[in-house]
Amino acid sequence: MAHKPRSEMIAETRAKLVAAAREAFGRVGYANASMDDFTAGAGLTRGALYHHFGGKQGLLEAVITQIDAEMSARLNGVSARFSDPWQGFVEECVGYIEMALEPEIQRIMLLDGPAVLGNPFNWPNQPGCIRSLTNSLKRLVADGQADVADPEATARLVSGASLHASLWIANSDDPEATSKRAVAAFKRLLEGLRTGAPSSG
Amino acid sequence: MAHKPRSEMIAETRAKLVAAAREAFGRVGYANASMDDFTAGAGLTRGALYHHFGGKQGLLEAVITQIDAEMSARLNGVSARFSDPWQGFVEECVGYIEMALEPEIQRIMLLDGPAVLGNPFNWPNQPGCIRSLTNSLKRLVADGQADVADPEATARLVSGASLHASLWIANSDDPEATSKRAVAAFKRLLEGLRTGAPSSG
DNA sequence: ATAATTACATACGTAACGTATGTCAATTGA
DNA sequence: TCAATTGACATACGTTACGTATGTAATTAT
Repeated sequence: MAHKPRSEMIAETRAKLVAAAREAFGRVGYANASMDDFTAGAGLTRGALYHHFGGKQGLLEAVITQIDAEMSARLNGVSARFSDPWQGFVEECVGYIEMALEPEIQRIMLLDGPAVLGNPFNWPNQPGCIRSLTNSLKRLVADGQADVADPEATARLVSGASLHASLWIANSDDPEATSKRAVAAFKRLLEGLRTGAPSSG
Repeated sequence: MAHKPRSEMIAETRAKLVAAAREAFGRVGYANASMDDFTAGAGLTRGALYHHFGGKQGLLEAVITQIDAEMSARLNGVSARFSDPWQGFVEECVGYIEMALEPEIQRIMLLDGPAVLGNPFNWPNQPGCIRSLTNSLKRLVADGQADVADPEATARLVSGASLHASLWIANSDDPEATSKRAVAAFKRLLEGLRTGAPSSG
């Protein structure tokens, strides 16, 4: 049987480590994930980990980069499904909330990531999600549909509200009901950014 | 010299531990704070810590309870200084942002706290800040100044936006400038919740 | 006065991290 | 083609720091 090329083997090793770490971080949290354990689970040792990622933090960065890229892709997919730009924007935000309800994303991207790596906005690709929101907002402003002076700043606020909404929902006694409340309040909040804001109704 | 009463000594021990832990957690972060180190700094050992707080997490909870109470008090003070209810609400939110700029609050309440203890909304008194915002919103709704169907949900979103604004500001290259942008965008966001929302201007 | 509980300190075992080093394959250069 | 070097890991080691178990002196209860 022919051996695989060297570069491919290395890529596999890296991918295996990232996958194993992602699973462990998501399941038990960064602090409780033993490097010896999950590297062994991937058929490797800590030696490989230190070689490729420099340490536990480096692996976390790699995991976060991977997840963030997936989130960006999903968000772009959501907003693209709506012909009405405003509705696309709103659903993109709601999609943000829904994604953050997944335990893995919550644990890694919202809790451990910021605590270990510091501010999420400095992360490699977290800007991905922010940029997606920012671009959507810019388009709305250009179309005259949103009255926002600083789309990027607004996008960051909106993102913060979304993330915390997710934490609230996920930790509530009745996630279903809480989710409805959060999304409703969130839509109302966004409605206030609209040009002709028909706030009273 | 007369000895202090027993209960007072115990209270002092607890207070010393909380103070030492608060300083250490705020300075180097929860994970990097050695219990041996900061208990020794308080003239005690880990024995006292385990006796009073059950462990490292218990101490963190105590620290967070203390900080949260302080934050609540400060927030109440801010909103009370304004005669116009709407302005009071806005400034309360801005005060929230400004408090979260302090490194200790950011590190303990925004980063380590959620990562170690889980969702902040389950914390002992974090509801303090949320409740403060919720009450302000309810009053505005009652006065007909805000058009918000679910004050609590809205308060949580607003709080999330505030907290993330703080993280953004604190980690930006130019905190001064970023702060102005964030606060401006934040005020615009709140403006959208007003009854007669004069969004275009 | 003695028993029991409280408020700590001390001692111990262990898990986990980072580093330093070792090894073997693959690549490069002559 | 063969030696030298680099790269990709594994192994071994020392240290830190945590939790627990135990010890002890002072207080409280009986």
